[in-house]
Amino acid sequence: MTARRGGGPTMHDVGKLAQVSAMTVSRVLKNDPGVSEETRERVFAAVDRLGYRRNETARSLRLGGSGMIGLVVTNLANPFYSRLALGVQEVATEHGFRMLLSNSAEQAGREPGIIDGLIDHQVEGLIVVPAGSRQQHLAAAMRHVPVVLAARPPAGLDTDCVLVEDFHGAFEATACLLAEGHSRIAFLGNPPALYTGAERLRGFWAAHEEAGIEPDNALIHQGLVDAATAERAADELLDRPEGPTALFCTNNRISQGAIRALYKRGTVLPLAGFDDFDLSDVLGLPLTLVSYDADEIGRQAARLLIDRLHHQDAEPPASRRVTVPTRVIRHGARPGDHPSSAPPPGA
Amino acid sequence: MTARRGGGPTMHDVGKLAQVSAMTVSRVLKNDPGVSEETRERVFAAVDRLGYRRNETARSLRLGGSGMIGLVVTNLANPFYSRLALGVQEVATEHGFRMLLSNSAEQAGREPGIIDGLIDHQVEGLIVVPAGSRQQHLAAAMRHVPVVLAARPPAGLDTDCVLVEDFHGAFEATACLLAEGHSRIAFLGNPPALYTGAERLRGFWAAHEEAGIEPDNALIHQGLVDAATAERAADELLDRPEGPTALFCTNNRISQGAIRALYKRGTVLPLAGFDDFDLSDVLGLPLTLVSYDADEIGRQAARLLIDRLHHQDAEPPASRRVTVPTRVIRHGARPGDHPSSAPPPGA
DNA sequence: CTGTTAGCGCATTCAG
DNA sequence: CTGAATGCGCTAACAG
Repeated sequence: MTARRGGGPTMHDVGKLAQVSAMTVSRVLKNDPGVSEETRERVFAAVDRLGYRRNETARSLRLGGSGMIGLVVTNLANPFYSRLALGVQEVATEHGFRMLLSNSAEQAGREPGIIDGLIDHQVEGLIVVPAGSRQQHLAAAMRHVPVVLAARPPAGLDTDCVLVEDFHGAFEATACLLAEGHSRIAFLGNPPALYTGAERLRGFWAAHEEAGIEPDNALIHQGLVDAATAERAADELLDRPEGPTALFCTNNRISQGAIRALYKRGTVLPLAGFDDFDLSDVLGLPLTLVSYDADEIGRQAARLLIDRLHHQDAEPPASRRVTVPTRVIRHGARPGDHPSSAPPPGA
Repeated sequence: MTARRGGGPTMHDVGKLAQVSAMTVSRVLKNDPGVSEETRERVFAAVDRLGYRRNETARSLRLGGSGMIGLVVTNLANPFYSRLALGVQEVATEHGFRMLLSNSAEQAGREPGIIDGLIDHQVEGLIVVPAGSRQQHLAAAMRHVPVVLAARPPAGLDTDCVLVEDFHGAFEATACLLAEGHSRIAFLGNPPALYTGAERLRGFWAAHEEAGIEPDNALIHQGLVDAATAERAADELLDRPEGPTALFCTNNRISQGAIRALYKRGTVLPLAGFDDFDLSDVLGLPLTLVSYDADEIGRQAARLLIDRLHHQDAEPPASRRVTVPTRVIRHGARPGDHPSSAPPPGA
């Protein structure tokens, strides 16, 4: 019963049934005004009867544009990237584009192949969260279609990107802890080869300088890639005699690993970190989280890309850099042992 | 510098440069053995020099298969669905298919249009998590391509599906609470029009019958759609003088809403629910969670679909129903006020 | 081992 | 208002 490869009805079939040429069918489906109401109805009737659907593949070939944009993220299971994807899809849909999504699974080596595949499928543009720090394959991709980077800036590439206020967010959150009198704050960070890692460390450091406090290098632990490695790093730091009095984590997974380490040993320590996450408000921990709208990163990236797609004939404008703002969210510690009844303080 | 619509080099261009016909280029790129090593190298050189990429759109048109399958989920921001999507992509990639992903945003009304669009783009098959209970549009889609349902069963449709052990999981988790002596367990459920909602209530109810306990209808609250509505429902239940002594929640978002309600009033109540979630182990609440591998749902669905794609010529086999197993995870309450040092009990 | 012919389904261009 | 011819980029099928 199901149609087979190359088996569905074509415009010719519809035309035959409606007693017109394929050309007229094409016009009707395109809402071309130059068709009589009468034939128009006959065509629609035939379309319905056959369950005809226009072949967008053939249409793309003829028109020279697929109507698709590609999105490459590093980890769709991370809510950050799934929100970003939703933002991209929202704007893409508004502008009549479909989104072709691929996940690089944080393996930088897979990214070039993924991108080549998307280009082969005639995406008209790409939004990429680069998995690694080498970007020559992106330069190659730009020979075919416009590329917009998300969450990480171009390195040796001239193209648009959408970033979070990494430095500023890290600065602010760290400053909160420092203002409360903490001077031994541990830094749990992702690999510094990643832009976000480096930039957030810079903010952490700058906040210390501004407060006239020298960060202790022994408390800085970079290169963490997931909650498990973060948990081990936090374990190690917390076991020291001269341990930290507060923690700073550069992303949601690292925060979660650190929280698990704290929970295991029954320690309550103020924790600051990038990315808000589900249930952060009910952990009963003093949290200072740098929050931002991940959907908005996707929306902005899609807007930059589609804008370029609409002005492809013109001289390409200078590359743009858009920044999505952060704001600090604070959650209080659980008031008592079993909290009595008061909601946690803080905004 | 970037290539424009219909602007990239074609096989003819490559052929001209390599001094062969387009046909030979096609053969080289397809790894056809019948080409001399010499010309093969010339062709590859020309490909490199031009940055040539084969046009998969044209190829699809000619070959009659796009190499794409469509996935429609209801809410990509829910980790359940993003994991499912990763599972689909994993298997799809193994078999040389790409995944075209769309999000229906839980709006059943958008689903038909989304599916039509995917069919227009020549997906060879569809995996759908139906947003609503009406499925005629899926019957229409099946006229074009095979359709596999995920997480929800077909209603009046003859097709494959992959389900979770909804009944069994709900039964087991409820039985745990009952075995601990709870007889007033509140049920916080999604709309019963959804299969999962109905089935999980059935499991909840059956566990009560098995234990010889009559569930209190006043404690059953269905129709919850997100964490916020669940929180309000839990608020209402917990404020009653004759409130529940434990809660059962039918999915992760409802659990999170209920947990927030508990936290607000400083109440510690055993909570059972479907779906494990991040940090469930560090909340210090007695949790009984029905966990399962969401990726596996996606993998199985993709396998069923691709299996059908590979046997399209043959008589279509009877529709299959695959079930993904659940297991119950238990987390203990936080030992003391500030936990001293013992990790929480439970597996 | 390589080239020529023809056509996948559609839409632009030009005739009527 | 409608139709016929032509070609988008690619590849089976058939020459040579």
